[in-house]
Amino acid sequence: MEKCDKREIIMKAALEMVAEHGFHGSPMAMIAERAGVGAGTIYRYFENKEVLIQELYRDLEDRIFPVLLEGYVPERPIRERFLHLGTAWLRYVINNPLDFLYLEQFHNSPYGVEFRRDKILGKKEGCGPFHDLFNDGISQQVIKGLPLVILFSLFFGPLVAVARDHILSFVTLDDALIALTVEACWDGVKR
Amino acid sequence: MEKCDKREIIMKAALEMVAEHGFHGSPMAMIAERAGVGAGTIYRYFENKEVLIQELYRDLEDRIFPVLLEGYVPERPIRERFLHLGTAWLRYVINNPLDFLYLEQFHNSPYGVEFRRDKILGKKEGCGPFHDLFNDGISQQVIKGLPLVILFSLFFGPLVAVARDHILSFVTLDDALIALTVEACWDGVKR
DNA sequence: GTAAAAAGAATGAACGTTCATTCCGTGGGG
DNA sequence: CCCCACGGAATGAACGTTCATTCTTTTTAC
Repeated sequence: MEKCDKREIIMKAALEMVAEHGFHGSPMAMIAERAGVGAGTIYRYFENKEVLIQELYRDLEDRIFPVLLEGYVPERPIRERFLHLGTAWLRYVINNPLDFLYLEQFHNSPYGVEFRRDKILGKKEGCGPFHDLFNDGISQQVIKGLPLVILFSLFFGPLVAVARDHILSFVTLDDALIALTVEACWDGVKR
Repeated sequence: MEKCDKREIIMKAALEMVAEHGFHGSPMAMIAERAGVGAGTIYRYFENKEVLIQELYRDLEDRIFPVLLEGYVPERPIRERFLHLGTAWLRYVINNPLDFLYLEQFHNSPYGVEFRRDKILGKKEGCGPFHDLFNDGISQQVIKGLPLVILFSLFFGPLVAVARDHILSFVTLDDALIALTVEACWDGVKR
């Protein structure tokens, strides 16, 4: 039978549960119930809960990166590339709120911190386009000469925050507001 | 015997545990052990774990606000006030990393979300000075004419992010870097 | 082609562990 | 002698995980 089918159903159920209730509010029994499978079935596809959580994250990254790079032209000016990536990211998470909420849960967990530590210190190069973009900007002197990590925070800190506010209905972001917000982020990093 | 003394010891232990291991990594038994009291003793001072968590948060807010307002002059120019509050906030959380980590845990929990919803929609006016500052800035046309919530995110989103990076040792913020970062945040909100 | 047999998938009750909370015996101050 | 703050064992609920069993599909034998 379709092994992949059931595996994906479980992943979708887990994503929804975790996004809405957090890791600790998502018992395996409930994930199984939502997926319409037996509790034990999950363990045919995932070694344990931690593996399920990590695979879900990897899956999410693989889905998001291509979307961000759609229409991205590395030859264009720095500013334009920033606006493109910022806008694309904001659009994606607004249209896929469960993905965003899951990413937030992951990043604010011990797994997420360790993951980032590996990326930053181990030079895992996971965020390829961003890394290049910031470095280009620094060497061309069009963005501030600050450590990469800080530039990252200056640009994505606000984006994450407004995305959360939108998804929690504290504000409603339309196309105009998205554009203004991303431009404001650019103002923060540009020299 | 000193009731208040023991109460504070318990709160300190809980703060440390939660900051380091999160709510779900901080069983009451361990908090008790760290505080050097019996598990049951905690319940003489706090009705249950949730109450302990919430009181800890309130306590933290009461400690932070006065520090931010130290030397704050509402009559000074908008820009100067922004830099003052941003710098004071960043300094505080860097010098009190456990407080920061606790706040993060709280904000990323269901309690925290509900709390913010009350504040924003119910006009609880919790963040007095910030509220006034942003409104002054808008009416004086020195900051961007965006919704308050977005301005908040533009200014504090990066600050939270760099504070986390500093505390996790992904970057080391000295006085110079703090000043540059806060100014960059200002660049994001200023018109 | 069909029936029997083997293999593979799926199940959910049961297990051991961990947690928040309660309960009760103890000991020191009034 | 009494009171009550205290400690920590006891309690029961909830969790992740396991496993004996059932159901489904595939293979084999004739």
